Amino acid sequence: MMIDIDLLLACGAAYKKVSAGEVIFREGSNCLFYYQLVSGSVRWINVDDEGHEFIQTIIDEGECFGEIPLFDEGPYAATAIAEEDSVLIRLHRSSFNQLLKDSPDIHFAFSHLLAKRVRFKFLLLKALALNAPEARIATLIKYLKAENKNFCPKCNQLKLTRQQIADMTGLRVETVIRAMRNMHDKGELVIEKGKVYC
Amino acid sequence: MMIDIDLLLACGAAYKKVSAGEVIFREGSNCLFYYQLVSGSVRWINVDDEGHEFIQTIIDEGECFGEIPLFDEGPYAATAIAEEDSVLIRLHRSSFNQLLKDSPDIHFAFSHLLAKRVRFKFLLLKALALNAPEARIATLIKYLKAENKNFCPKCNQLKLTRQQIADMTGLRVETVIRAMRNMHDKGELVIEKGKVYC
DNA sequence: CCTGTTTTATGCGTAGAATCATACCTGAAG
DNA sequence: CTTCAGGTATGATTCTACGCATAAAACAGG
Repeated sequence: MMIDIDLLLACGAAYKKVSAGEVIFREGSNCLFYYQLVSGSVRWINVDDEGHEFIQTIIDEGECFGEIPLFDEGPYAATAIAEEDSVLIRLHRSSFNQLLKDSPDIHFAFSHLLAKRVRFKFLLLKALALNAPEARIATLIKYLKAENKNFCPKCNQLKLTRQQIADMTGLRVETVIRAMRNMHDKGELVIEKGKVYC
Repeated sequence: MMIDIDLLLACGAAYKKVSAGEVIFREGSNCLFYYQLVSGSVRWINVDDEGHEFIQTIIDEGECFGEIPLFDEGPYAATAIAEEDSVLIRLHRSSFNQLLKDSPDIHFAFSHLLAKRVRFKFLLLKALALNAPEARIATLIKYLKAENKNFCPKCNQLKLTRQQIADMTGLRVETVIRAMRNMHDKGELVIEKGKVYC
């Protein structure tokens, strides 16, 4: 989901560059902007007291993010951090709201997006609550592949480290590494020189 | 979130009675109606091969449910089962769509609702991925209390069995019972004759 | 008040994920 | 080619939630 950049600029949006590791917004803080990722990548995480991360999602080029508070008036539910040097475009929330009011089509596109977000969370919650490590990982990979997210369709390669997969499934790196080796041995995916193909 | 019943009826909605245990719609099936719960309660679940349930949410009187596919055109992400004898009101999806188009206010109310759904899922996923049993349960209870969901504000009593809490947090009954006894001993909640007050 | 059913309670052995330690690839930079 | 860092691999040990068994409350119905 992405709004046309020219339209955004016409509404008063501005580009913003962020460097790898920079925090774009923090869990619990107020939402001031609508954000869209022009280039780079952003990870959207929760952190606990021991420093363990849960990655809600990793945002690729051309996706918007942090849109929930724009619709329900709450604070951010997670922290957005640039994974690599990235370029964002951002629009003040009041302008975004006006845009929604003026354009029912855009509003419907966002309802669609929100519904998809809920759907993905349903899927992952089900997997975390009911499934053992291998099945959790399989669920995540299947979803990412279907959505072409964090995935290269040309070379069929998953663009995530074991650590990132662990942080998206509530597991530890070692567990993910072992589980995925198993899946490789069972022919459920291919690991070659550490890279994952599926 | 609930649409005015007179308005729904004017759009062609109809009442429907269901008995306890009856399936209203099933995971994976197509969405034909918008549903609203008039009386009773409905649980919205995923089931795995071994028969273990994950309860995505328990719907109380006056809430709508199963709205995701109406917005993203996908199949149902979970199965809805009547917990007790209940009365629903349902509206054909085409009429619902028309209603959204005709009434931007209602459309905005649903965007708000969808955003809240995503927010709750964020919260729970974070808890399932990062937290031990007690903290998971605490997160769930805190949320339910704040939303007055499955909770009696008059007597401060949680209206869920340990089994239901287990099925909402990806734990086993015994684990939940033990964890909640602990929380009681630590003064984090009160258990009296098996009932939970917080 | 008795009876049966549902829910809560508690003990105990076990499976398996977390944790810690260590070593090995792999690709990028000099 | 060598060095180095980030990622992957693997063994050993700990820890705790699970799974099963059994019992005791709590409650509804007759």
